[in-house]
Amino acid sequence: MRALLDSLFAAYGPQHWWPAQSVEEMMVGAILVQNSSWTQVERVIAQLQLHDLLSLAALRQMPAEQLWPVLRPVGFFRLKTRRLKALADFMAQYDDRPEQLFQQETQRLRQSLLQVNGIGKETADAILCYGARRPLFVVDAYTKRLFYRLGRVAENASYDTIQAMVHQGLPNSAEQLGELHALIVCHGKEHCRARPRCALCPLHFCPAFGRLSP
DNA sequence: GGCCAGGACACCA
DNA sequence: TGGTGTCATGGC
Repeated sequence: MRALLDSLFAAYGPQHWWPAQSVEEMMVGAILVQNSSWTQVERVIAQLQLHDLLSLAALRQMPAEQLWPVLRPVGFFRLKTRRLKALADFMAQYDDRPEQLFQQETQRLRQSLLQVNGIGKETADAILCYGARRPLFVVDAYTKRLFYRLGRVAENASYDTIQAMVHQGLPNSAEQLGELHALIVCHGKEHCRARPRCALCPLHFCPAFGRLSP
C-alpha cells in the first residue's frame, strides 16, 4: 500500500484535498458529488455562493423548489436538495458549526453522520477524513476499480473489505489516507475511466504505473 | 445515441 | 447480507 501511495505521489504530487474554502462547503460538496462529476459540482457551488446559498442556515431555510434550478446541473437535483436539507437540519443541533459536531469520538461521530439521510459510508468517511481530519480511508468507485485492476481485491469486494485493507497497509494518519484517496481519484480521472486504459490500460502511458499489464 | 460521472436508499428475497 | 431499481443532468 505504501508503494502504491509513493508511485501515485511521485506521478501527481500533493493533491491538497478537499477542494473547498470551508468545512461547510466541503460537506455540501460531498453530497453534491455523489454519482456526479466534480466539474458540475464546482459550477453548482459557484452558483450557490452567488445566490448566498452556500451555508447550512440558508439551505435549511430556502424552499426546495427554489434550490432545484441551482442544483440541476449535478443531476439527481430533487434528491440532493432533500439530502442537503437533511444535512442542514442535522447540523442545526450543533449550531451549524462543524467543529462542534467534530468534538465527538471518531466512531460515534461516524455513526451519527450515517444516520443522516443521504450520508452513506463514503460520504461520511470523506467528511471525517477531510473535514474532521480523522484517519479514515474513503472508498469510492475509482478506488474499487483500481484495486480490482491491480488484482488486489475481487470485483465485488465490499466497502469495508477495501477500507480495512488500506487501513492495514498505511499508518493511522488522516493526511496519508486522505492523500491516497485524492491521488487515486486524480489517477482515475486521467486514465481509468470506463474501459481499460493506462497501466491498467496498456494502450496508454500512465505516469504512475507506466505500461504494466492489468 | 450510449456510456459514465469521486452514491445512497428503499425494497425484496 | 446481497442484488436491483430509482434518482437526472451534462460531457464526451
